[in-house]
Amino acid sequence: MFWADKIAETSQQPELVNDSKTPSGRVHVGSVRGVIIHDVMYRALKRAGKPVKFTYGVDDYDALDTVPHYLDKAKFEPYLGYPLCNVPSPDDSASDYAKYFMGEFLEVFDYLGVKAEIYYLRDLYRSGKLNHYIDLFLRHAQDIREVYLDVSKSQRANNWYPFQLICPHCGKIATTNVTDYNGKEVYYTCKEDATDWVKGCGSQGWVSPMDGNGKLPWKVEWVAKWDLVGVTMEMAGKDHSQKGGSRDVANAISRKVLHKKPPFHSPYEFILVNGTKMSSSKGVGSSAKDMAQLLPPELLRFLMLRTQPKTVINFAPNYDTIIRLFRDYDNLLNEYAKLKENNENVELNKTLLPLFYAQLDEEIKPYYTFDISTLISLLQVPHLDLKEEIIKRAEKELNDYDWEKINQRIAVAKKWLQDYADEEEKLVIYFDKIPDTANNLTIEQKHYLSTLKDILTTLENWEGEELQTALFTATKQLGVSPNIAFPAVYYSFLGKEKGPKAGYLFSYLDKDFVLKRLEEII
RNA sequence: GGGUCGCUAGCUCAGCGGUAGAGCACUCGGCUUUUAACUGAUUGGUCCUGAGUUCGAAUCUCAGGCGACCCA
Repeated sequence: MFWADKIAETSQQPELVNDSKTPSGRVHVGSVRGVIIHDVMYRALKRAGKPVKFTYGVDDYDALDTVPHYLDKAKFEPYLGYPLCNVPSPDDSASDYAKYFMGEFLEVFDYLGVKAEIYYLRDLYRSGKLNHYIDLFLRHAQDIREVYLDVSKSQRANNWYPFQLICPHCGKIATTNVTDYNGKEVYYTCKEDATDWVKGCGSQGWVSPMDGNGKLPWKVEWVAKWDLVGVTMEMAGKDHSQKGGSRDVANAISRKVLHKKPPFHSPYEFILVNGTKMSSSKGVGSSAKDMAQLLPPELLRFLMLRTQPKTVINFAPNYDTIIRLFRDYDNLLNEYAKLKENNENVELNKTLLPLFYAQLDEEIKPYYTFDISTLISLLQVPHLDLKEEIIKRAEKELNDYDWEKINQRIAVAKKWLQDYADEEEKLVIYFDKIPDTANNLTIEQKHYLSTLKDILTTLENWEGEELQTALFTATKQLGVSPNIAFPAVYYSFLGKEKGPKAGYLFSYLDKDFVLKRLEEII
């Protein structure tokens, strides 16, 4: 059974699936994994006929703790330590920093067909909805200190209170310390040496913690959020799921202070690029937006789904990985199409379920899966009529939907070639110099090229079919195996062992150039 | 130093208590021009190691190894 359906099967109550994200900068594709995992749980529960809701919280009361390298350091450095929703937006497309980056991410939600109910922590705080919890947790500060000590072995001072006030003087939330609570107000100090990345202003005094004046530390906030929103299921990345980690702490607080069972939880793994974790703060790797611009939505969903949550996904947008992703998808889609021919209601088995959940809606609509690697090849052949070539290669009549999907793939192939392909992965015709690889040709191969040149010189029409015939005529004349002859051609013009149909390749090139190159090599 | 997860065919992964699987790659064959296309078939595994539980372990337990990541 598919993992999400297994979870859905055990559900005994109306469920509320929740996930959240701190919009501290450009969101990397790894975060999409969490989104899709929660979305699929939601859909699995719905499919199983169980009552379920899906919410997504934006933790925009968290502090800006670093300026991402792609932003103007001078402009944003003064805002270090501010709640993200109080930091200005990088441009005027959004009202603030948090909305700007979350907006980018929400576009990806939309693109991927994720329909979660979005809420912002700033609204929960400012509207007073969390006041009750703020009071409760401040009054139970001792319990929370104990949990920190028991669960995560971290010692808090006796006058430490679980609250981060927005400093009424300097506006920073990362620098304040709360050391007392009288039931209405907290006593805060905005400490100069609070962190090593930003300094507080030194002010202190009694201030109300309510109505958005500050926030709960996020492990505590998590608990408040669960209870307020009514969360029953929330997964977390492996980083938060360690023993003694933030999730453990939050679970313990929920039990100890609220006397409530924490939501269902299971950790999920990261997405690694070339073996390293992508970090949104460092800005390495590919952002969710970049990936959404490269891959069609169902393929991006499929990338997250064909691997189980607890297995690391190694994804780098290189040739092999992209090709494999499409190929795996195509195999499943074609398997489904075959089954559907015999039976309109295909039973979705475990292999087909990742395909099902990869769709944006509840229907799998088969189409002609034109091979992406062929498209990448064809796009690199100069002067080629792509459409005509596709029609020639497709073994069936292509309908509008097929073409829609093929065009989508052409866009992927173009984008990939332009933005991601290494030089080695591209077809490069060596116009100006002879490829180094041509130096290693054997006598037999040179002999072949020589014969080929003679034949080509006398050729009347410089045209694909005829050139292809000429290439083979030469092999036959000499009794050379095509396995030896063709690489000689490719090495001489492309610097590679393989290439597009040699006859057609020649037909796109100038006759004199081809003859001259052959002459040079012999 | 502590912890979490993973380790199954060359590669990417599925199987998670009952005789080892898929896709791709490889090899061979077909499409009588076989060259980034298509297609058929065959190969291919001490399931990281060791011990334990069990009638039976890739699957459960423990220890070790390696890798990724997290916390100090």
